[in-house]
Amino acid sequence: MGIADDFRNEVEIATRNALAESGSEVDFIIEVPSVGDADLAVPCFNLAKTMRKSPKDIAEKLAGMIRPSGSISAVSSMNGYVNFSIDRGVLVTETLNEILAKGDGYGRLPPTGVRVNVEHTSTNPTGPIHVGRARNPIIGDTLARCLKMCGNEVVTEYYVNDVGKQVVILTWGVENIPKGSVEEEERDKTDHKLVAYYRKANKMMEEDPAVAEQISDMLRRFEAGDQEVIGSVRHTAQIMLEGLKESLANINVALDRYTWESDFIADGSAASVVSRMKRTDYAGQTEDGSWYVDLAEFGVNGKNTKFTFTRSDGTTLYTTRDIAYHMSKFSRSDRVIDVLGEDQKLGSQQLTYALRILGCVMEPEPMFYAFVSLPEGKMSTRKGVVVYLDDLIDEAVERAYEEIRSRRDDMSEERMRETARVIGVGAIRYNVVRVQPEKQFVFTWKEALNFDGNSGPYLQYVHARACSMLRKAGDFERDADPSKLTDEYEIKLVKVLSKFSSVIAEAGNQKRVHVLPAYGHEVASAFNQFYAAVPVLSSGASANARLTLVECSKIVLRNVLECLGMGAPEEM
RNA sequence: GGACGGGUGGCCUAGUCAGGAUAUGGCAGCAGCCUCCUAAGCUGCAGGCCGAGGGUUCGAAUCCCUCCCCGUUCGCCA
Repeated sequence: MGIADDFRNEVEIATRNALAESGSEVDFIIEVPSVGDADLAVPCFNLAKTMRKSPKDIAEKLAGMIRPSGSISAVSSMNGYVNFSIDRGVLVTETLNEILAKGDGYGRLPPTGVRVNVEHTSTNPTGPIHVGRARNPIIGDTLARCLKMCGNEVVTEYYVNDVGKQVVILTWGVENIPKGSVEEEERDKTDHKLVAYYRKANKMMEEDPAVAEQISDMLRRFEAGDQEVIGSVRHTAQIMLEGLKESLANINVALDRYTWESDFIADGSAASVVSRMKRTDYAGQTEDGSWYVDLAEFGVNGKNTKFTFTRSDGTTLYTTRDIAYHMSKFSRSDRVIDVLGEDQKLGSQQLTYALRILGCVMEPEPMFYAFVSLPEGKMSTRKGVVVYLDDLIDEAVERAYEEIRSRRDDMSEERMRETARVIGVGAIRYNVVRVQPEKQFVFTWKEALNFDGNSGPYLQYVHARACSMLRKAGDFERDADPSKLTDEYEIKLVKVLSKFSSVIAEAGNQKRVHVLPAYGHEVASAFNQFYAAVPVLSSGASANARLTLVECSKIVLRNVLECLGMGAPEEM
C-alpha cells in the first residue's frame, strides 16, 4: 500500500530471515518505539527463552545480521530492542507523490464490495435531539464515513419508532391540547413546537385519570390496527422527524434511509417472526397467554431469562419488531452495525440470541456509547432538563463568529457567518467524537466551546493556514525532492502524513472512530511546528518542495476533516 | 444482589484487545515568542503511588483474583 506499510513489511521480512538464519523461527512483534528516533522496533525479550540468550545479545546479533536495504536505512540495537529507521529519501518521495496522485482519495482503501449497514440516531420522535443523544448521530455518521473510506458500500439508516406509548401520548397531546394553552418554544422548528405538547400531555396523563383513559384507549385502538389512529400517529412522527432532520443536517448528518417501525406490523413481518418463534424449542407461554423464549442457555443473566415477544393479547413488542427489522437489514447487507446507547445492551443481546434461534447466520454488531449528563445530573426530555443540540449549535456558531470578527476586518459579513457555522459545527463534532464512546461524558459549555488545543478549530485553522500560504505562493512547481526536505520538522510531518491509511483502517474496520480526531490533531500539531520552525515562501531553492509539503498536508487534513464530517475552511 | 462498561496530574483525555525502553495529548497555571508565510499558533516550566490491595512475569496502566467508587441494566415500556 503506502510507504508506511512497505517499510513495516520489509522490517518483518528482514527480521524473520535473520531469525531463520540463526536457526530460530520464533514469533516476534513489531512496535512503534516509545523512545528514541527509530521508526519501528522489535523487542527481543520474548525471544530470550526459546533462544536461551539474553535479549540484549539477541538484539545485538540480529542488528548485526540485518543490512539496511530498500526503505530500511539503519538497524541498531539498544536495551534488548532491534531498532529500524526508515529511509528518509524514500519516505519523502513516496509519501508526497502518493498524496499528490490520489488527492481526495489519499487514505482510501481498495474496494471491498462489502455492503455495510449502519443504523444510527433512531431517536424517538417525541422531542428535539438533546446533546446526550447527539453522541449517536455524530459517532454513527463518522463511523459510516470511515467505513466508506475503508472501501465498503455503506448505507446509513434511521429506524423511526412510530409505534408505542410515547408517540401515542405525543399524538394525543397534539390533537387534544388547544393551541394557546402550551408554552410554545421560541424556535420555529417542528420538533421544538411539538415537544411542548408532549410534556403537557405527560403531565395531564399523570394528573387526570380521564386523560390517562383516553390515551390508553388510543393505544388499544392503535394495537388493534385502527388505521385512523396508526395514520395520525405516523403523521405526527413525520412532522417531528422533519425538525430532527433539520438538526441533523446542521451538523452535516444526512441518512440514506428511514425505516418505519409500523411498516413491520403492516406488512406482516412482525407477525411472521411471532409464528416462527412460537415453533422453536425455546418458546413457551405464560398462564396469562404471553409468549416468550427462554434464553437461559445463552448465558443471559438476571432474575428473568425469559424474553417476551408477545403480550397476553397477542400483540407484538418493540423487540419483536426489531427482530423483523434486523432480518430485513440482513437481507440487504453483509454487515449490520447498530449504534446504540448503553441502556440497550441487554435488549441488543436478547435480539442477537432471538435472531440466532430463528436460524439467522448474520449477527448485528452493536456499538454502544455511554450517556451524556449535565453537571447537575441526567437529561430528560419529559422533565425539560436538557440542553438541546440546536441550542448548542447556535451557541458554538455565535462563539465562532465572535472569534472571527475579533481577528478579521477584511471579511464580508456573509463570509464570516458562513465560516462561523463551519467552525462551530466542527468544534461540536470533534469534541464529541474525540472521546472513546464507552466513556461517560459530562457536558460542559466550557469543553464544548473549546476552540484551542485539542479541538476541531485547531485542525481547521491549520487547513486555513495551509490554504493561505498556497494562495500567496500562486503557481509553483511541485517538487518531492527529498534533498530539499531534510529538516527534522519536515521529516516528522511527512511521517505523520504517511500513516493516514492505517488510521482509517483502524477507525473504520475496528469501529474505533476516536482515533481519527487524535490523528488529525497529530497532523495539525506537526504542521504547526514545521510552520513555526521552517520558512516556506521565502526559502529560495527549497520553496517549491516546502510548498509541496504544505499542499500535501492540506490534502491530508481535508480528508481527515471530511471523515469527521467537518468542513475545511480556506480561511478563518 | 447479578450482568455489562468506566476510574490515568486540579480538570478532560490516549495507551488496555495483541504486557516491553523515559505513561499520550489538551485545558487551566507560570515564563518567553508577532518589523517574518493567519498568535484559534509556537517554545519552555511546573504538575502522576495509572481507583486500592494482592498475584503471574525477567518486565504490569495493560493479564489474573479480591475489594472500593461512578454509570447502565435486570418491564407483557420504547
